Amino acid sequence: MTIQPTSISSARQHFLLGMSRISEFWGFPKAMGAIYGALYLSPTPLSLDTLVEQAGVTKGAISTNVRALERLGMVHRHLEFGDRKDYYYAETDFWKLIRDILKEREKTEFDRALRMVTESLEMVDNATLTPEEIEMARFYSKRLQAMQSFFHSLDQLVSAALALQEFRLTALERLLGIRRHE
Amino acid sequence: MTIQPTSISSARQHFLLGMSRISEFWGFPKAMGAIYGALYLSPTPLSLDTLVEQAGVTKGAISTNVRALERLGMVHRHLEFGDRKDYYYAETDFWKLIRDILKEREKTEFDRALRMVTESLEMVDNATLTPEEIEMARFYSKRLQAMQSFFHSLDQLVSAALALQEFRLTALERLLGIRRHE
DNA sequence: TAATTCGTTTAGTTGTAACTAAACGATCTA
DNA sequence: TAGATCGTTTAGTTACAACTAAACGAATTA
Repeated sequence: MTIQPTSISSARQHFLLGMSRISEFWGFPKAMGAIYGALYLSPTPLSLDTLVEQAGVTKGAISTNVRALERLGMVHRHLEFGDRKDYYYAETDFWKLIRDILKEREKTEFDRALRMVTESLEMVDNATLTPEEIEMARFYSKRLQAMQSFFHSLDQLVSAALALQEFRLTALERLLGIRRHE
Repeated sequence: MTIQPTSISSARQHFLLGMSRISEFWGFPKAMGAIYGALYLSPTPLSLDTLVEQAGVTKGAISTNVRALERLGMVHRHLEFGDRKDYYYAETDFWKLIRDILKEREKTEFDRALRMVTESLEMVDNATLTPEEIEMARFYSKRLQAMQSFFHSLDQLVSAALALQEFRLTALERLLGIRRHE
C-alpha cells in the first residue's frame, strides 16, 4: 500500500508540504498546493483516486480543489478512451500561469476596487453640503482622485506588461514553431 | 455623538466598506482596511479613540491593527508635544507602499519557497535509488530544476523592477528637491 | 435489474484568525 | 496617594473556510 519511505519519496513529501505552505500563504487551500505538487511530480496524468493517496486528503476535497485548479488553468483534464476515470496533469508553464491568474483573479477584484473609489468620488461630488462640510468635501475629493488615478495607472501598467509578454510569446512561438506540452 | 448621515459621510462609509473588502481579499484583516481608509480620508492625524468611532471596532483591535499597518509602512505615528496620545496618519505614496510590501512580505516568503525547492532537489540528487526509481528520480530532478529556475528568474525580475523604481525615484527627488508629506 | 465504479454534493466537524470585553501597567495630574 | 487617561495584552467568543464522512446520481457492467 504505502511505499517504503525511501529517500526519493521523502523528497516528494518535502516538496508537497512546501507546496501546501505556499498555497496557504497566497490565500488558497493547503490541499490545492498538495494536489498541484503531486501532479507536478508525476510523469503521467493521475486519477482522482491516486491523488487521494498522494495528497493525503479525501475524495471530496480532491474533487473540489482539482476543479478550482482547473479554473485557474493550473491543471488540465485528460480523458482516456473507454475509461470513465478523469485524469489530471499539471500545467508547467509558470509564466503562462502568472499571466492567466493576473488576468482572471486580480483583474476582477481590481476593477471592483476602481469602481468603488469612483462611486465614492461621485457621492462626494453630488453631496449636498453644509457650509462647514465644504472644505472637507474638497479634501475627500482630492484624496479619492489620487487613489483613482493610482489604480488607473496600475491597471495600465499590468495590462501593458501582460500584453508585452503575450506579444513576446506569440512572436517566439511563431519563430520557433508552436510547441506546447513537453 | 454620531454625526448626521449626510451625503458626504455616507460617501466615506461607502469608501471604508470598500477598503475593508479590499483588505480582506488580499488576506489582511478587514479592520486594517477600515482603519487605513479612515486615516486616508482625514486631513489631520487621528487618535486611537477617534479611530474607534470612525472604523467601528474596539480599542484593542485598533491598537493591534494600527501597529501592523505601521510595520507595513502604511501609516505613520505622529506625536504631539505634551500630549500622551498617539496620532496616526496615512502614507499616501502608493508606489512606495507597493515597493515596501513587495520587499518585506512577498520577498520573505519567496526566498522560503526557493529554498524549499532547492532542498527537495538536493534530497533527490542524494537519494539512494532502487533500479526502478532511477528514471523517476531523473524526472523529479528535471521538474524541480525547472521550478527552481523559474523562481530564480522571478526573483531577479522583481528585484530589477524594484531597483529600477528606486533609482527613478531618487533621481527624481534629486531633480525636484526632496519633497515628502504634502 | 442488481451491483460496481466513477465524480459530485451535502451535512457536520474542526481549526483558526479576528474580533470584543475587560483587566492591566504605565504615566501624568490633583 | 488616589484618580484619570493613555495604549497594550489577554481570555473568551464568534465567524468562517476547509476539511471528512457519507449519501447521492449517473453511467457501466454482469
